[in-house]
Amino acid sequence: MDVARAGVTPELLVQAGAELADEVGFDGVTVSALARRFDVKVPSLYSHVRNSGDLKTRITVYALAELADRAAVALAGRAGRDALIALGTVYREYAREHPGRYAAARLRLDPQTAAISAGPRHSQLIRAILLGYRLEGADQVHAVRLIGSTFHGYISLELAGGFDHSDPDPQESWERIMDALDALLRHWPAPSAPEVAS
Amino acid sequence: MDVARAGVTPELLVQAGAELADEVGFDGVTVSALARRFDVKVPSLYSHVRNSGDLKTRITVYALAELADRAAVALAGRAGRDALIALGTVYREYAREHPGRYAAARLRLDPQTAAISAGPRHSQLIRAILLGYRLEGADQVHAVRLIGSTFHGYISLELAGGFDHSDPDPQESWERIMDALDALLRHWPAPSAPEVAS
DNA sequence: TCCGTTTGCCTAAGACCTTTAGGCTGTTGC
DNA sequence: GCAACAGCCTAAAGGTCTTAGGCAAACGGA
Repeated sequence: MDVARAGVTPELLVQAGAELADEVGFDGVTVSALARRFDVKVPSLYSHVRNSGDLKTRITVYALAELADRAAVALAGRAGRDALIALGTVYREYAREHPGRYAAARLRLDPQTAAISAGPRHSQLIRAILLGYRLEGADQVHAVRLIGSTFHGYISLELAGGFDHSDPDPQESWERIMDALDALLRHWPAPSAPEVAS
Repeated sequence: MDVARAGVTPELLVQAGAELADEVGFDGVTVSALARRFDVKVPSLYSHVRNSGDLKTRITVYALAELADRAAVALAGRAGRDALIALGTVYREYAREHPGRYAAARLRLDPQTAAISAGPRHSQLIRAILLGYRLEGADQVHAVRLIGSTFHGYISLELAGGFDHSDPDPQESWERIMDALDALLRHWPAPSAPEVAS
């Protein structure tokens, strides 16, 4: 019989898995669905990928890197408010364009994989923005976490339809929230109740 | 044979499903696992629940209501900064105490169910807080969305282990972020570039 | 009290998905 | 040329979801 090899590689699998995730959701990324897409029997994929979790992890790593790449490009040559808005917009548009990959990027990684992944690059980029606001030292980490939380929270709620049933356009809120974050970073408040000197 | 009836009801199922979610994650809440827990064959549960999605939806509704109840109690008698911190803390502690239910609360509901659920009560509570900051009208919705995003984003990242590999205690960042939000709400900025009058 | 109806649980069975074991066949390298 | 390997296959077992159809206990009216 004409047994032409399908030519599956882990890279192709991850690529196709990312596309599949955007179409049917990250939960819909299944070894079986991917085998169908490559017109190959299911067990064949186990030569390229350890198991289903391994596949998903790879997609997560892929999405994190792709997103970090886009963010780095968007930040080049920008500072302060421009940089803040550029970064947020990259995240938000990536999530709209690639909802499955964005969901994949939220998968919890084991510590080793997380350390090797593009995860650290993301916080690095946020730190770079904060330099433009003269935020350094201890305050910096808190601000990084605030920005990350607000970006992720807004995008996550918007994607989950959380704003579908209230009036104003999400775009308008997004812009106002960027304004608010910018104002906050320009006047970052000191701790309200300084720790007591013992 | 001693066919003692197990006495399953939808309410008991949802209750047990919520506990199961906290133990094994919301994704681990499965009709099969629940049947095991009630010592009943799997198909028996289909008399009480339409299908797996129905079960999960009910758990989501349950968690949303439970969380809204706690929030309402915490907000009683508080205003301004106190109220803001109280609400955030309720969310954060609920997520730590009941990670599965918190995850359930993020499930996307169909519009009808969402409207009937406690979802609107949550935004109502945030709006109540904003009254203490004199935030009304158009600004209010944006502030509601900011608070919701930041709370959810921070809790979600913390729960996902996003802060495990950077130094300062998440509690400290949380307090500083509450400070920052409070400061922001006290001095809510006007739009940066007002819309052009055409 | 008796009997029909409803209710709660059961077995059987089909459709998917995951994963392991083991086999066959081109391709590659010595 | 031939051995080893790579890439794909079939077979098979185990888990989950869901529907169909059956049986017996509980309930409710005459």
